[in-house]
Amino acid sequence: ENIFDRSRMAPKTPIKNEPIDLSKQKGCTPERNPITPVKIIDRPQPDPWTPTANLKMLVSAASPDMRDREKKKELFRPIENSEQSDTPDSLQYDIVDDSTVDEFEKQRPSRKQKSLGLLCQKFLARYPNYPLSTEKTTISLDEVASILGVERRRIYDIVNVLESLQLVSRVAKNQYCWHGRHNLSQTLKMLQEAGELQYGELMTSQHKEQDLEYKFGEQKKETIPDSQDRPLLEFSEPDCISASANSRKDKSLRIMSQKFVMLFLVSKTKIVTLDIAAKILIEETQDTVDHSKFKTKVRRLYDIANVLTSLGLIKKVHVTEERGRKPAFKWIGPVEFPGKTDELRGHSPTSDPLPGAQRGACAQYQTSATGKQRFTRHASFNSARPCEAARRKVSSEPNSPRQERQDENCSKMINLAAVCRQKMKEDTGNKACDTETILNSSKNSNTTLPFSLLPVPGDSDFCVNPLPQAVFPVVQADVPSFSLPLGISSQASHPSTPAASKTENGKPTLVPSQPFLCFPSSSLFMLCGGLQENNLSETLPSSGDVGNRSAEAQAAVPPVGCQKRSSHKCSSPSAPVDDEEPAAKKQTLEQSDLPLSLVVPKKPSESPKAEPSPGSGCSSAVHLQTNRLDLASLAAAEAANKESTKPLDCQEQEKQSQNKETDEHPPGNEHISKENANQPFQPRYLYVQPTAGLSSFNFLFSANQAPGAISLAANQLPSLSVPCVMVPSAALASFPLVCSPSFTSPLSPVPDGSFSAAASTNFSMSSLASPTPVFISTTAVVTPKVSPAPSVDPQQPAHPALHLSPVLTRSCSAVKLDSPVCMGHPVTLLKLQQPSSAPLTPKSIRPAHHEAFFKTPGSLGDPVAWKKNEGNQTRNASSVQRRLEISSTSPD
DNA sequence: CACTCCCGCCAATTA
DNA sequence: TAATTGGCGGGAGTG
Repeated sequence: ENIFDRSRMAPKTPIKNEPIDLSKQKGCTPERNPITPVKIIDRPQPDPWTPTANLKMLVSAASPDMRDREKKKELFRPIENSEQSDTPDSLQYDIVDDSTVDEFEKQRPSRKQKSLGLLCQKFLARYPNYPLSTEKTTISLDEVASILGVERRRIYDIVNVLESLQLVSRVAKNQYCWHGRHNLSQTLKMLQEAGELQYGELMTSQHKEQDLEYKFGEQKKETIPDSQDRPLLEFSEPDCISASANSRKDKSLRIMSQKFVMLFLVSKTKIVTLDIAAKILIEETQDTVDHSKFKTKVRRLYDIANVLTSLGLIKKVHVTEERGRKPAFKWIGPVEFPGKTDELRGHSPTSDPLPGAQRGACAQYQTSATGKQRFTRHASFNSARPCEAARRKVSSEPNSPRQERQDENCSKMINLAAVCRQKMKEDTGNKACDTETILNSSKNSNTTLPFSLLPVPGDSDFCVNPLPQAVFPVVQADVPSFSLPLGISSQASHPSTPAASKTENGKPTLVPSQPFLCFPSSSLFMLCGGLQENNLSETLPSSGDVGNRSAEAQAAVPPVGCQKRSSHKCSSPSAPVDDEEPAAKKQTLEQSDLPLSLVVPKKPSESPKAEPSPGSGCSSAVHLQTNRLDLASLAAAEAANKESTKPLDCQEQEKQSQNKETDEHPPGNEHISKENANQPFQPRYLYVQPTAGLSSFNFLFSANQAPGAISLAANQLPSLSVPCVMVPSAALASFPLVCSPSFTSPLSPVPDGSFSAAASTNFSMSSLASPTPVFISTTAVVTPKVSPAPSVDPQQPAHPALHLSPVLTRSCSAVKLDSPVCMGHPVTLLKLQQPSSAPLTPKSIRPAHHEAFFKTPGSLGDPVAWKKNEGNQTRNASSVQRRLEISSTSPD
């Protein structure tokens, strides 16, 4: 067959074929005759090995083979095969190798090898994430297709999605221009804004308003929505801007991709189930309509999801609902986007965001270059879409055009949004319910913010429950946010945070949402406490300084090690130090924290500082955090929402890192634990060790920081977000995470004077600030008692914060402090273990139950128990490092 | 059997 | 008209 194909292909694009072959071969040998046959022959030769080999060869002879081989080569080369390449002689070897490779993989060349996701990774590997602006790399579809050994059709699938995110733009006929991720954040920002307008706002508002219950009722509506969406999407700024605009129809893939992304950005939970997405995207059809249509949509979504997954923007998860588990995807990309805000926010925080963003985007785009082409393309096309016009106008006219567009879009979007929400709600609601049920609903119900605390106090166990919920809910999520209560409850449940809080005792800071930093490249992520959630805030007086703190934290976090790894990444961003803009907030964004979720952030605390760590290496990371922070701050109000989201985040995190340990290190551990109230500032970190899956990552969460430290009650704190940092383990080893608290201060001046001051102080004394090392550890280990379950319970300090990410909670089962992590100071670490990352949710959930969560000792109630734990732990470790192991977590 | 999603036909567009 | 794009859905692979 293969042969046949070739023949076929040849006619069409002989050139292509040859090139391909060449390229492939090329690797091996510079050149041979372009003729493929020879090559083929060569390859076959290797066959001798085994009968099967022969078969393989034959089969492979055809293009498919080539593909595989190349793929393999690429994949492996760097690692294993590097040597191969080059010489002609090598060819044979290569072949051989390939064959060997084949054995490995090839045997199952299965689809996985050919998957779009894999293909996309290869594709992406060819281009730098952050290409120099000066250079523009052009992508030749034919070339790429040949090199990757796939049909061009596949490349279109990838490119279309990338184009929707503006990672590439079409320049000409077979040519695309690679932009890399420089504009990704802006693009996402725009999408988010657009999404918010359309879906988001509605969603949020609705969500909030509606309770879970409502959800149910409303679910139906979903279907109703109108169809227009698509167009909407298109319009979505990005598209417009980008040029995606479509020409023909609507290029559904592009549009769908954008819409899909928007859903994530708008979703509090950051989790979107396939069916919901499909429904929303189907627009009109909605419900019933063709089942076939739905199926087709789903297929497309998988295509898109595969690409987005390769980009590291989403990951697959499963949401468990009443009916059963549903496939879903969680957004793991950046939530906030730094730059953008300025303009937007500046104008009017909420109202205008989009416009601003769009503008910005537009500007950028234009600048970026490609614009022309795009335009050309679009232009023809656009007619239909307002977008272009809007765009154009935008440049000239600030608002009106946009608005128009927006309006239109909005309406559409709204519909969609409504639908989505409904769906989501339903889902979430269900989920929530489910989860809750699972957990025990008992607590949930009311406790909204506070409750977080409530539960906590009670038992450590309860915490556990919550967690699970949280987790799930998260998944389900989105909805939750609306209903604060739910969210809260869920949040509360999240142990992780609580745990942190607990340890600290106080406080607080930890808990809240944290902003985190991501270091792209490497495995490191920093989380900064964001603090979004306000809920807690009540208790906490704090203000929000979170942002500052986060920033600081960010800086600090990435210590050297991090830097190293991330180094490349670092470069990109830049900057932002800035700010935290408090202003910005965007709702959704905060959620972005999700990723952090582990941490859970909820509250807004802010601590001024974050982390001590000196080196921060990556600016980029910083940026992220900052962004988040900003969000967080903004969010504060929204905390509730966030909460809901958080859970999700948690999940994600969990997934990502199954194991985690969190540490907190406050600068001075002690303080934290000890006094809770005190200053939240202290930076804390949670360190997550990499476990299985994540081996490479370490997470640090900063716990602290609540600026408000002063007043913050411990309890409140819990809610706070915790900043986290992920550091490569290696890095950790080398460093004491501990970070010093110190840094921060400079960075972020905290708004709040008081706490800032405090913070600063703390920094200086690292230890001071943090009271004691808090451990949040989960109970399990630590806890003396409660923990019966394997799962740990974290003790959560009572902090209501529970929200913490479910993940944590679950994972937390055993918490240990690791000394390594802590190194410097006594810090508390939480360790989460998770078995497998991926599957998290469902599975995790179970565990979660058992597991312990963190409790917040301090806040809640009883502290006694907590205290014990804490005391023990902390004391034990005295110095700090202790591990909490979650034995039980294992469920996973 | 359900979930994924690869594959490639073939229509819409473009050159 | 030929080539490029890309919608679409059959149906295979996987669990």
